[in-house]
Amino acid sequence: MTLRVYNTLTGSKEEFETIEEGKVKIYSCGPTVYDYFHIGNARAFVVPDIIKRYLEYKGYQVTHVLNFTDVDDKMIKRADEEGINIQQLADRFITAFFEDAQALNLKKADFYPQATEHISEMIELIKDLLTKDYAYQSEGDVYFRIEKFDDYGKLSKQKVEDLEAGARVDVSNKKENPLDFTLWKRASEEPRWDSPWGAGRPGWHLECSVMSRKYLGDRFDIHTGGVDLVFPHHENEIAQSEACCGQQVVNYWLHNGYINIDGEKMSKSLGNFFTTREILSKYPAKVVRLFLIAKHYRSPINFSDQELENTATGLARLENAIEKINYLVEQEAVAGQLDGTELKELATEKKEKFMAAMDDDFNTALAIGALYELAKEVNRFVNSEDFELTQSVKEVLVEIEQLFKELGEDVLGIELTAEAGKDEQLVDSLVELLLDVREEAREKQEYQLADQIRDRLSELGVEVKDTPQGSQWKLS
RNA sequence: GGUGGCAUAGCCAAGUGGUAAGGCCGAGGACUGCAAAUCCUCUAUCCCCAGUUCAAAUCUGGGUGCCACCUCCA
Repeated sequence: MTLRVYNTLTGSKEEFETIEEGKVKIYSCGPTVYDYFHIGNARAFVVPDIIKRYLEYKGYQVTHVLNFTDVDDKMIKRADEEGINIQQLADRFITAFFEDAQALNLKKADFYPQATEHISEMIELIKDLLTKDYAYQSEGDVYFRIEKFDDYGKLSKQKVEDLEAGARVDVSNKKENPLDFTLWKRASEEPRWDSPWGAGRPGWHLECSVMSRKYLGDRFDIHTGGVDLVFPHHENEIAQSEACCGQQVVNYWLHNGYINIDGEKMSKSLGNFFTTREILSKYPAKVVRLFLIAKHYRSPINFSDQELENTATGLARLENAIEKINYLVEQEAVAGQLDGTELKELATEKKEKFMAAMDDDFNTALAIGALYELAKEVNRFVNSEDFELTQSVKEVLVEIEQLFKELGEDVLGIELTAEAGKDEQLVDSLVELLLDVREEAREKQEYQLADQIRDRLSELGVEVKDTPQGSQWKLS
């Protein structure tokens, strides 16, 4: 199966081909580190994480860059309010970013460049653009001359004339064209850096052009970000990079949809947002993650507690099936005739469905459906009348356990298997002991005692389930 | 005004030509000493109108409604 991805640049799904065989280079627009990131931002980090995981699963060697914007108006304003400098502000929220990212089970990127560490490279790029006449100076500022760049608007599918018509009135007459955007902005106060055009700050769009080139090269495969970045951010990034390099820089532009609240975009400016850490304090991280990938990445997701609750219930169903497998796999096989071939074929079928779904523009919603179907087949099989844990069946269950691990945990990043810690060994033994006693009571039909044991274990957070294969338990 | 997108059961959500995956909730049943878990069954003429086709949720045209971008925003 070949992977197909929807490319914003062409407006269609295309077969995915790498620039360099077996390698994929990805650049993701990261956060402006002036605050904790909200659940909508989280989606923009989880989406490339899934893409990266799936590509790695398919055998590609992935290089991933995620940047931190640490200088812009929001940073300066916030730092002023806090009475600290932007460096301190950035440090604080970059630390917070990594805490939340780890909770969300985001794999580490290979590089986390910061804008302020690349000022000199940005200045070099501006010089180059000036030399090539794609930029001009105006009263200490430097602007990009969009009219000079013929392809301007190709990403957002907008005509320059239409954009001009819709452009907000620009009071300053510094620009030749209201759509020209800032490459260098004169600044009399800190933060500011020296440049051939006087002290100032870089324009926002510049950092991504500079840092993607520095860490990924003149051309790379995938660029991700939220749809709101299509225009102007990515449009301008293309203009800068391509004006400078004279060739197409990014092959595939992938944009994720928003998280909405009551049908409206979640955003800091509207004030209708929840920070990721707020959400993580209320729901297990894997539930949050599953919620974020339960819908196709380009569609909007409406955020609600109800949906998070539903997701949690659904996840428990998947986990129950896997716990059952984990339990069975640890039991001794019995002699018998039951053959696992049929179950194995079903598992293979579901895996193929999963892969086909992911190959179709990372259709996680459909892929998750395949996982649920597999769980159902397993439940059906192990709960059937003639079920017996023969060696053949056990082998297939081990394979299915592995499959859930690969697809659910490695690709989707959702922890599905209960992992026993070292200090839980004693707990294990003690609970097993009590369950042995309870089993004896049950055999003697002393149900009152049996129930008492179960109830009191329940009070202690140990849930007991009686199944035809024996009593199972887990910590609730 | 320009541009892009969306409209599928009570809710969430897949599905680009051959009479609708999956999840949540609900009803009934099976299993069970009781629970829990699980399984089975039931619940959709796919926003409206017209057209193309042997055949349309899926293509075309026209409506209606909603969202987003054009200003910082994932």
